[in-house]
Amino acid sequence: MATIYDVAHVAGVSPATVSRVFNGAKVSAEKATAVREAAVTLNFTPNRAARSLRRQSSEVIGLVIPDIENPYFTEMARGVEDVASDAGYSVVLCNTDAQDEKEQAYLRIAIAENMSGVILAAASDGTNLDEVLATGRPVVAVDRNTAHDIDGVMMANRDAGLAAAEHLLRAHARVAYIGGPESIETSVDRAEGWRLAHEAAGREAPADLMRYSSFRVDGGRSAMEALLALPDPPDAVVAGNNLIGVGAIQVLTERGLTPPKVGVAVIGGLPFTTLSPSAVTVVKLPARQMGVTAAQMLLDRIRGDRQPARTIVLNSEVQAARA
Amino acid sequence: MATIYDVAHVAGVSPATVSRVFNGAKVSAEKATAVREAAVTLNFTPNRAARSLRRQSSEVIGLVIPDIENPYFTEMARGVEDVASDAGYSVVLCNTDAQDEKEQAYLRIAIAENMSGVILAAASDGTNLDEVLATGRPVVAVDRNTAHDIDGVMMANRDAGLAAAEHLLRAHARVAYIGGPESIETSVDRAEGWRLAHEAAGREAPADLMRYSSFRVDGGRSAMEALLALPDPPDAVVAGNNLIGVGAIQVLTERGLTPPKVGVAVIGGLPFTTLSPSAVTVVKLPARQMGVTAAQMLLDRIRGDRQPARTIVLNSEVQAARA
DNA sequence: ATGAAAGCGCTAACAG
DNA sequence: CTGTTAGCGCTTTCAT
Repeated sequence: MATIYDVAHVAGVSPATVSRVFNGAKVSAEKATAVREAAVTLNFTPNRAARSLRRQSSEVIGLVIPDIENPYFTEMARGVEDVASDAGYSVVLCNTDAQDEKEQAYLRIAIAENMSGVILAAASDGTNLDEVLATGRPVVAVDRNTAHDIDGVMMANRDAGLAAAEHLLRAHARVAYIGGPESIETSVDRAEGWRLAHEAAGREAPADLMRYSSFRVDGGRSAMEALLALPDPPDAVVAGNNLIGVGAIQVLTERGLTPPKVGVAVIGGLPFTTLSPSAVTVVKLPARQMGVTAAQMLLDRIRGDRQPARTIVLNSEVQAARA
Repeated sequence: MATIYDVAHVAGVSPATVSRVFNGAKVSAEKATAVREAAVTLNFTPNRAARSLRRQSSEVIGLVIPDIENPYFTEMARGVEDVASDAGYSVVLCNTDAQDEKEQAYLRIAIAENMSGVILAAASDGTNLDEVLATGRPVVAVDRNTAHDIDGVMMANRDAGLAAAEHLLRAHARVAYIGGPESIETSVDRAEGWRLAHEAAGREAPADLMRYSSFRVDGGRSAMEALLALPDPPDAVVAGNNLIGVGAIQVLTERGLTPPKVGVAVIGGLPFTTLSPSAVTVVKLPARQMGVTAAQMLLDRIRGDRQPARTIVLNSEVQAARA
């Protein structure tokens, strides 16, 4: 690749001037044109490694998520990317598989690559951000809180759990809840909503119908199977996220209990569903919006915003099954 | 962050020795330990920008795909990532939205960031790789061919189309085909399989039932709607990819024509399906395997493999609906 | 407004 | 085996 020196030579100016042209500093019109022409002929692109080394930062932001195969996170990623690329930043997507070590490794890479900042959906509540934060890089938490005092964009998880359960309680006697891992606050908050809905209805939340599993399809499947094997099985279920919903519905369908025969409410959009929209209650989470908001907050910080850390909470929207 | 000089100072050696320790060159045992200890105390991570600038390459590979929200590509991405991270490489995921300009921009970034190589699912048949290839970086094409003489991993698209149509032709009179954009070879090849299946069955492929749309859910929806509006509508349909399948099935379900009332065969796994597995024929494409293979080929090239370009074709596997 | 020169942190000759 | 040294390509004072 051509360097800034080649361009300078062809344009008959100094390397510094070339740099100025590419960074919007004051340069006389003629020289600027000469430089631009030379750049085009030589097919010049500034070397980012060199720029990043010199400036101690790069126009790259890291997006660290636990499951790249979950449409909830890819939708969020699109939101991040749209905002970031408008601002001239590229996004590096890192998949941690919900493993703390992988997450730690990517966080180190973010530092070593001089990334400008990180948007993080933490693998667990124990995520340690000390190293990144010590370098002064901003980090925005999305979807899941961390133990650090940083900006965040969260869903109204308790409300979502409450809304989901509330809808089912209108027509069902025994409403179960299947959540993700108990180690993730999101799971617990949504369960709390489910419990509160029972309370609000003057009923008691059936403790035997509450299960923590994983935020994946197989988690939903096994929990649903266990629930159906109960002596007194549920006649409705709140799925703690989109994939759990898919797993639960799969099991129900296989047993001829296709919703709405058994009531189902899913927290999070059902990805690529082929179900009739009237069969299942969906508590939609604005995933894309979460990404957009997080990216904006991060860019603000990168640009020097020093206000105290904020947490923004996004509300969900209920699309009820026709009872 | 600590630099190699800080570590050298603390360990009482030269910077070069520190570098050697971190790059596996021969260093005496004592000095090596001293360096490692110093590195730990100082919390040292090598600066990748500097390393990359010096070495003119980085342990990063670019993965450029047209639609990050399509599970087919995320599954492939997982395959790439697993292989790459085992080899100490990180993967930068770039989403082109099937737009040529975005693709071009990311390809330039790959050069500017000194990435070691690129795995590319091209946005269109017109993708221009001249610049990247001129820098000597290896590029492996996945899923979609390019006009360049490079390694590739493809699906057996014609066979997949043929298998899908063949299954439907056993029990159906009018079998439609909905593909992606005609500008993508994949679409055309799968359509050709659909045509050949008719031929093999001694029937004529119904030209009025063949549609090109987009590889997205809405593409499947609108094509399916158009097909159903025909005076003589199909009684079965081959969906050219997973998302088209979802869209088509959605439309059928909404009209009470839930499969297998109308026969459906989908090329590519149905993502997160809640349908009974017996209702739809699925021609499974080994997406993860494609990613694994592509990553291995790319790493071979990065390590200096100079053999002529190869194309590997992966076969699909049919999971028939119970007729 | 422009150029000369220093240096970001690392690696790879080259000596020793 | 180890240290010294010269850049990789860019940005940024500091002079002019």
